Amino acid sequence: MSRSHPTPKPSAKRETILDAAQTAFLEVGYAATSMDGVAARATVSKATIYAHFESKDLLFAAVIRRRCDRSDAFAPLADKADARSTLRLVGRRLLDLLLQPDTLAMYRVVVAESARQPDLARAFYESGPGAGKAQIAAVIAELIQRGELAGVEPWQAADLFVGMLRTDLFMRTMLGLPQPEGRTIEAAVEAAVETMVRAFGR
Amino acid sequence: MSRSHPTPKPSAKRETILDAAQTAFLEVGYAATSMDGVAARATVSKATIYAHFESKDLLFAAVIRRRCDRSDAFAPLADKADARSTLRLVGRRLLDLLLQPDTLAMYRVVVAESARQPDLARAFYESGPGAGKAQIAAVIAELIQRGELAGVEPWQAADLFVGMLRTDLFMRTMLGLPQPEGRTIEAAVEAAVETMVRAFGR
DNA sequence: GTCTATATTTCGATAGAC
DNA sequence: GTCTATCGAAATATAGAC
Repeated sequence: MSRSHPTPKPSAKRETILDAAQTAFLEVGYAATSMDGVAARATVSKATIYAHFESKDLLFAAVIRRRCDRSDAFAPLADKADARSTLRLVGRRLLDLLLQPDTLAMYRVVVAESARQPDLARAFYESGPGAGKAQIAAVIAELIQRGELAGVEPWQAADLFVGMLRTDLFMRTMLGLPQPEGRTIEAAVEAAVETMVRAFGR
Repeated sequence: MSRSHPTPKPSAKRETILDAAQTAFLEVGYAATSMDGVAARATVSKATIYAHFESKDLLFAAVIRRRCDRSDAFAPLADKADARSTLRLVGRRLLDLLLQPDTLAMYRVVVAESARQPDLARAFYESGPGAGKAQIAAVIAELIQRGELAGVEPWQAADLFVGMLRTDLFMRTMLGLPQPEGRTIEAAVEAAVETMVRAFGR
């Protein structure tokens, strides 16, 4: 994503620390992660961590920023398919990504710290939900241009489509609740796609 | 909602403590809230808090549970309206509720602690998103019965509708990001309703 | 840069008087 | 039940040797 933050030279040890910190932060959250714990995980002394990162806050920020910068774009679409199969593919990819344990952990921890670190919340939004929405809007814009969809503005349609994907299944999974039988990813994608096609298909 | 937990007798002091704790937990989160801080806010000594609540964890749980139990149901609908205006009303109510500062704070703090306190996550889901979805499903079921909507199962439709309401606007507000111009609550509700009617209207 | 050892603070929880 | 005073643990951050 954006290269707006000065990237410190990546040394081997620095990356080791960041890896250990990421594991800890995503697993147990910001507050429950101790610098001692990170040091132990990285097999490094605590003083070494402070040689690389000014404070726990900034270590946390570095972890989140690194992950945001890395977040891969969707692979380009094998184009020229109809609306239904295109949306099915895109929706499936997005929901798969959203439900990955790491993605959920990231969501939880950023949400938790968003009030304390507003800059991080913005970076997360832009590289995560924001970027995803932009890409889906682009796909939908093309579908509209090809006459496969009509009657909506691309960004609006993307918003609605993403919303229909991030439903109960997402909420329950994020909260760590058991999944009701039969509410599979496939079914959720299918319902969202079908609704889009019924509402805006030609 | 469910009366499954034994409710301790509400004394005046107990409520004072719970109020102070709620303010603190919702404002700065679980970890950043200190028992000293709660005591000061409640103008009570820390020992008094521990006379009423065994630990910080249980105090937190009591705060969340009390709020869950209180969460009001939607008022019954002034019935016999068509699908569009019914959904508009329900959608507006839900989105207003979702975007209230207290609701968002509750969401943030429960999400943050869900891994550490799974029981709370379940209680929150059931009295919040779960209950809301059930009520909206009931409304939709009636619309289907009256022939205003067709082609979906009520629970599925409720899931899709709620999803379309909880979109970018919700995400950005929850993360504390500034709102882009013109993306109002009304516009969000309108888009979701219009999509429902186009997809499933008679 | 990296380590060991430690300073300092903060916080959850309790003892004991009333 | 409520208070004052305090304990003990844990955690952030640093000093100083190598």
